[in-house]
Amino acid sequence: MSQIAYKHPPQRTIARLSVYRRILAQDLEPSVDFIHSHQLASRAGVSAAQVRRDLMQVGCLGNPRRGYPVRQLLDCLITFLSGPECQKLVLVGVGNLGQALLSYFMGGRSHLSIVAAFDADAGKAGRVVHGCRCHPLQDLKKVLHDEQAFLAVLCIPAPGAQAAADTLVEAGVRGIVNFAGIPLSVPSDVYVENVDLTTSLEKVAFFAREKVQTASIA
Amino acid sequence: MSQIAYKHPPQRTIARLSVYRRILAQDLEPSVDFIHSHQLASRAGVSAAQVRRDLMQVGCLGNPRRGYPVRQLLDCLITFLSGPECQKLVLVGVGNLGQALLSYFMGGRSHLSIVAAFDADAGKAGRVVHGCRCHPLQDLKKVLHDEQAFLAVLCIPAPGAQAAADTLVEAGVRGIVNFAGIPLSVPSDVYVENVDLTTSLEKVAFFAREKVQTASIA
DNA sequence: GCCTGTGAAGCTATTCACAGCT
DNA sequence: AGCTGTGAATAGCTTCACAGGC
Repeated sequence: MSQIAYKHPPQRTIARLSVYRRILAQDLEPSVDFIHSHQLASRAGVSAAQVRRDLMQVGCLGNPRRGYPVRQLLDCLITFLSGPECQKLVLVGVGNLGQALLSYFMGGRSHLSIVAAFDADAGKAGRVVHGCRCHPLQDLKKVLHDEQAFLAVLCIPAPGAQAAADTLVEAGVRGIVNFAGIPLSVPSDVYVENVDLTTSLEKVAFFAREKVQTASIA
Repeated sequence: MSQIAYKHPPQRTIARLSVYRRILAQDLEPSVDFIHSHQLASRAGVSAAQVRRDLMQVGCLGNPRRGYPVRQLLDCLITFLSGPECQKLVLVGVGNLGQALLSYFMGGRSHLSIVAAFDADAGKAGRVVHGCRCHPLQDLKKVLHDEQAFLAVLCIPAPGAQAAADTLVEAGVRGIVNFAGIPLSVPSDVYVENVDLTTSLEKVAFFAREKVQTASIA
């Protein structure tokens, strides 16, 4: 037990902070120096109270008259979310989805950058996809070590996912975005974020139907 | 206010039910007739109590000695999640991500099926991508009506997303999976499921760093 | 007057724990 | 003995509401 109980930030808060950051960085005219919680809220699609509560976590204070200083808030968010240095990622599985993710993430983003891709198919090794070099899976440990990358995006089909995750963990990876659609078993000090595309579709199918029903009840 | 307060199922529960369904349908040897909550739990990466609580929602009862009847449970889940009939979807935005999603979803899935794709780029109209016909955006309303499709997957870049959503809503869509990375403004009777790839990456970047820190504190 | 920061209340979701069944 | 179904307790997250500042 530590002296001062460390209160880690809610998952949802981190997700929203990521949205706020993008709004501040991209959607805002450069002439805007200050922004109010309700302005940020309406752009992010959440409540003003939620924005203020979330920003408490990052410790950047607003001014009751003018709101939050945009430039300073953005710096706080970047440091808070990604740390002072650029975080390096690797992508495992250069199939249809993997290639789409490469095209999606290879542009810009100074604080998060995909530095290498891997595929079990030896035919893909050596190719450069959307500006990212593709390596054979066997080189994973070596490349991760050389690049000092500790985060991975896993987008290979379910059957091979656990084995790939094991290799990643063994190579020192601390966090995985898992697109495989099955849960991964990893040590408790490795963070896994599951993105399940099938589930997203099924949720929409369910709640869209449900809305129609509840609308007719109410 | 309705006579009996309708208690709608938790979002998280629906997401997990979708996972249970896939486990039952795909990962299970056909010889297995009954399954216990703790078995399903370990395959899905959740607790046994969670599984039992979730299954209360669908109303399929288990037997204390043998567990849940697999075949019957699967039928309950399918009916509960997607309804008795196949749900049709359309996909808007046949870019890198859109094509990857088409290849991901065009195989099988009897209860959810993508019946058409749309793109603003007229050059893509008429092409067949991963077995799915691509139409110009202007035909959206017509095709949706002809196909009787009420669900959409939106994967076009942020700038055009809201306009596309408006068109979808006008064409009678009841649910949208939104990959655009910005919140959509839609009527309250339309359900939107946001899938934010950038946020997923940033969450991993954050919590992976945090785990390292908390590990050294504890 | 309108804003921020935040305790307190309210709501949602998960885990505990145990009665009842086989 | 070991499982299910479920009330009760707990944990996690969001909204309310208001004191304090500009």
